[in-house]
Amino acid sequence: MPRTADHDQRRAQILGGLLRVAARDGLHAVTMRSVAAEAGVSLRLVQYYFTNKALLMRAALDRLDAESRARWADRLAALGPAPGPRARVGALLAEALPTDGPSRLFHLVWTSSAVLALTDPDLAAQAFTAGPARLERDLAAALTADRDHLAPGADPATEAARLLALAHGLGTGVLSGLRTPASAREVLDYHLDRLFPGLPAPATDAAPGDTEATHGAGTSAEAT
Amino acid sequence: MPRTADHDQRRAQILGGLLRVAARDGLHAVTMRSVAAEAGVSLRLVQYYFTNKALLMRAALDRLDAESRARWADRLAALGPAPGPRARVGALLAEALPTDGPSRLFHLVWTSSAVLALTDPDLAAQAFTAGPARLERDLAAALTADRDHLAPGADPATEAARLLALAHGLGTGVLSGLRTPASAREVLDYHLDRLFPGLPAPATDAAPGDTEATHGAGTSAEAT
DNA sequence: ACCCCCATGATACGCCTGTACCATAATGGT
DNA sequence: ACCATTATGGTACAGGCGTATCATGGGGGT
Repeated sequence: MPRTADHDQRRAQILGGLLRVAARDGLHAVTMRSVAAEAGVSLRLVQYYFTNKALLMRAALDRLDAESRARWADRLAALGPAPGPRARVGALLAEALPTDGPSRLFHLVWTSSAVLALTDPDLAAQAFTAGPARLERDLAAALTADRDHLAPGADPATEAARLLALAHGLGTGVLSGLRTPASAREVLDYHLDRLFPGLPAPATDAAPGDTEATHGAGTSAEAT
Repeated sequence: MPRTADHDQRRAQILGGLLRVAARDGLHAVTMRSVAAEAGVSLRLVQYYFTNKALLMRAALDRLDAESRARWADRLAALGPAPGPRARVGALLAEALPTDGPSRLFHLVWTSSAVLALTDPDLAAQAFTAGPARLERDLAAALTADRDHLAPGADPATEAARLLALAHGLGTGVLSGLRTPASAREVLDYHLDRLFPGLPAPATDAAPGDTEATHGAGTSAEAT
């Protein structure tokens, strides 16, 4: 095989361009040409490495999903061994808030795609509803396991639904600039205070990089 | 003036076409030509009555906003004189749930536009954040007035934020088919039960037309 | 009865989109 | 050393988009 290039690196470079365009100009501005220009490659290369636009978008969403899962795992690992129920639930939901650059990018692109999927049938094949549904089931199971720490009369399944709806609502509030990441976290802690009475909020729980919500936030871009 | 046509009716007809296209195929499928075809008029007429696409979209959003406010006012009026605090808050938030056809249409188009406005600067001039911000302030004020009915230790401002975030999260859950309108209403009632302890849910509060969530719901279409 | 102007039709223009096609340097296996 | 194959560039094509332009029928004010 002659002149063999690093396909993974090339693909990452192109996807980085895509995400930068999406973050800056919105998902509708993501075209083959704009991605190529932003990534510093020719249009032909985007075709070569991703065949067509649908596959390109799918790869981008897959990458975002993987990054998000990784951040979530990091957050859980950072809790140390045997974290309390509230800390675990808090870590889970903190990832649902677009607090820093990469997270904001993820939520922007993901939300845009989910909205498109509402009417686009083949995009809907993506896990836009399966993912959240599974998350809600898992959360309900976790709450059921910890039910003796919950407020009296609380129903784990409904509490799981309430938590996820709240987190999502807060997330879009932050995304639209209606709410700062800090205030969203406050509301979330307020909610957890009432869900887990007697369990205080962990001390320095806040992640770094909480800034005033601004448009056109930082890009994550590089490397897989 | 020769051959004078009813501009208002023509504009309503065209906007009806736009909303039908948006509901069926998504906001990205709304073009001058598709709207004209759906409304049964020529492309030129859409130009004639709305000048350009930006103004057309603005008119559509204005109409949706007006319709939504009207439904909200109806819901409040249907409560009869001197409604309890919980009934009033419930009526306010019920409108945030896409339960029937027109409401679903509104939320679909509104959410799509709001997501576009995240990166499109001149669309952002629309009241996508001003509206919700005012709503939250009003709700906070109402809760402050009714603070003696609230759960002990509740903070009205935070409760207002929590309510709206929850309602929005539930709304998008319904929109995406993740949740049925009925289950969203249940979660909302569950929340209100805890916010207003001792105040029961009003009897036949449910609006007509609660159906299983499906894609491509009914259109509202006609009349201003 | 005239005529101006509102309301509408048809069509053209330039741009951007995704995709397809043709060419060609460079290089690893033989 | 050759040659087939990978990786890349350039460009063409058909279609859809928003917008602009030209044409014209038909009914009210005078």
